[in-house]
This record gives sequence, structure tokens and C-alpha cells, in this order.
Amino acid sequence: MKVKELATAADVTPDTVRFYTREGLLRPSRNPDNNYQYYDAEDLRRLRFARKARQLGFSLPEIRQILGQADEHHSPCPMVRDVFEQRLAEVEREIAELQQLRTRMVSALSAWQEMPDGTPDGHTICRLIEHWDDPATCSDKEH
Amino acid sequence: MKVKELATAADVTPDTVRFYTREGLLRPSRNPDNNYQYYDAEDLRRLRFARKARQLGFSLPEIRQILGQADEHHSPCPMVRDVFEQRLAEVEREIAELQQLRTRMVSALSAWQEMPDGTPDGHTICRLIEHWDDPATCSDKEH
DNA sequence: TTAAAACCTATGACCCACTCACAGGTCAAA
DNA sequence: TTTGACCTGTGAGTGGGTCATAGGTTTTAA
Repeated sequence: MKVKELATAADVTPDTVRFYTREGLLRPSRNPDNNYQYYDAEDLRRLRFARKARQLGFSLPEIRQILGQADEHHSPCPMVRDVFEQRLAEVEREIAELQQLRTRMVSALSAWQEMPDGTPDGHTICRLIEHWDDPATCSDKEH
Repeated sequence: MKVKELATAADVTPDTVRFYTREGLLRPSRNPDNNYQYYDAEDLRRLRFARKARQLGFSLPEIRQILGQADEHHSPCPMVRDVFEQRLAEVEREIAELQQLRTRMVSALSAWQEMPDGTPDGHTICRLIEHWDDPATCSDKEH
């Protein structure tokens, strides 16, 4: 298979195939005549695997590691379970952060309804923002 | 004020002060003797404003634009309200996406509880991932 | 007085997972 | 034979900083 055929078969763009090849996730052979890359069924399996893993939140370095384990005939499954639980925790933290941000934004919006627009006077830039108190900084600290 | 003093006053790192200066959000004067940058109360105001705006989800280009408006004595408030509502919509979309991801992850985890770890055999890499169906891809699987 | 600590400067790489652009080479059908 | 679809490698861009390098300056303490 050439680049575009593999890309079509896995429903990704040719650019993604080339990128994954550069990143070492796929290992095509070369035609010395024209320098084209040729992919086989194993590459298709790897690519499909990688895309599924990406959908599940795995990073490319993690996927590379998983594929590497499999290449050495070690079961990557324990690692998969392990990394996956950490990822889930991270995703839940990100959701919580975004929801905090959303709360801050909604409360700011409602506070702004009664505030007039002002013109910058050398002391304030935009009262809407400057006179807004972050509810998070009162209670506890981020980072 | 020198870099670190301003950074301390606004509770950011000196690197952030330098970065914002490079980005044109702060406009310190220069001491020609030692080439040091000196910041005044106006820069502190701008920096604090920028950090608050960041907390509210504004991007640096947006903040630069807001500051630019204020520099020309136009009220940036209408723009602030406008951009802010778009940002809120984006944040809500991001939350929805992450929650979808979380749903996928949780359902995968529970399906994995009964699955054994396998050793790669040239046909599969890790059943956990390969035999997982994305609920979003095949949405009519429940009945 | 001098040496070390703490500050300052500019620049560029790095993070993430692609995506796009550029410039040129190859190959199929019309 | 020309068009157009494909291929190649490389490098830049995304966002918001953070960190490293290498060197210059100022402050503090022995």
C-alpha cells in the first residue's frame, strides 16, 4: 500500500500517515527506484490501533511505547491499564478545571449585566475585568 | 520597577513578564547604561489586567487588542463582552467533548475488567484497545 | 576590596498532535 | 504529451508560556 491507500483504509489524512511514520509508529518498506514508502497489513493494524488509542486519550509517546512492548512480544496490556487510569484521572481534573472556569465566566457575565461600559481614563482599562473578583482566589489556590 | 519586582507584585514569574514584554503587552523604558527594562505603575496595571483576563479565558492576542483599544481611549468593554460570550460557548463545547471522552474511558474500563491480558501474536497488539468499540462511532448499539 | 550571589539581557528550543505550505520528483490516464 | 494525482522531505505554525544557554551588571557579605 502507498501512503494514500493506507490513509484511506484507516480513515486519516496522508499527512497523518507521514507524520506517524516520521514518529516511528509505522515502518514502511522502500522502493529504491522511486523512494516511495510501501505499507503492509501490519502497518494498517498499527495505524488503526494508534487511532483507537488516541480516541481513548493515549499520547503518541505512550502509543509508541505500547507498540514497542508488543514488538518485543511482551503484553502491553498491564501498561495500557495503568496509563489509562492515570489518563482518566487527568481528564476528570481537566473537566473540573473547565467547569470552574465556566462558573467564573457565567458569574462574571451576570455581574456585567448591570455594569455600564466605561472609557479608559488612565486608571482603569476595563472595569468589567478589573473589578471582577475571581471566586477561586478567595478560597484556595490553583497550580 | 525591574523585572523581578514587577513579577513579584503581579504574582507571576519573571519569564512571564519578559514574555509579555516581547509580546507587546507591556512597554517598559530602558536604562541606556545597563540596558535594563524598567516598568511603572501603568505596566503593573496592564499586567494585572492581563492575568485577570487570562483567568477569564481571553487569549493573548485578544488581550493585546483590548489594551490597544484602551490606549486609543476607546472603550474596550463592548469588545470584551462580545469576545467573552464566544469564549464561554467554546468552553462549554470543550467541556462537552471532555465529558464524551470520559464516558468512552469509563465504559472501556468497565469492559476491561473481565478481559484477560494477552500476548501479542502478530494478529493483535492489545485486545483491550483493538476490541473496544467507540460508542460514538456505533451509537445504535444499545436497546 | 573582592568574590559570590542574585539579578539582568537576548535568543531559541521545547511541549502537544498534527496541519499546511513549499519545491520538486513520479506515474497514470487522456 | 500534457494534465493531474500522487509521492518525497523539510520546515513553520498552532498557544502560552517554561527552561536553558551564555554572557553582562549590581548588590551583598566576608
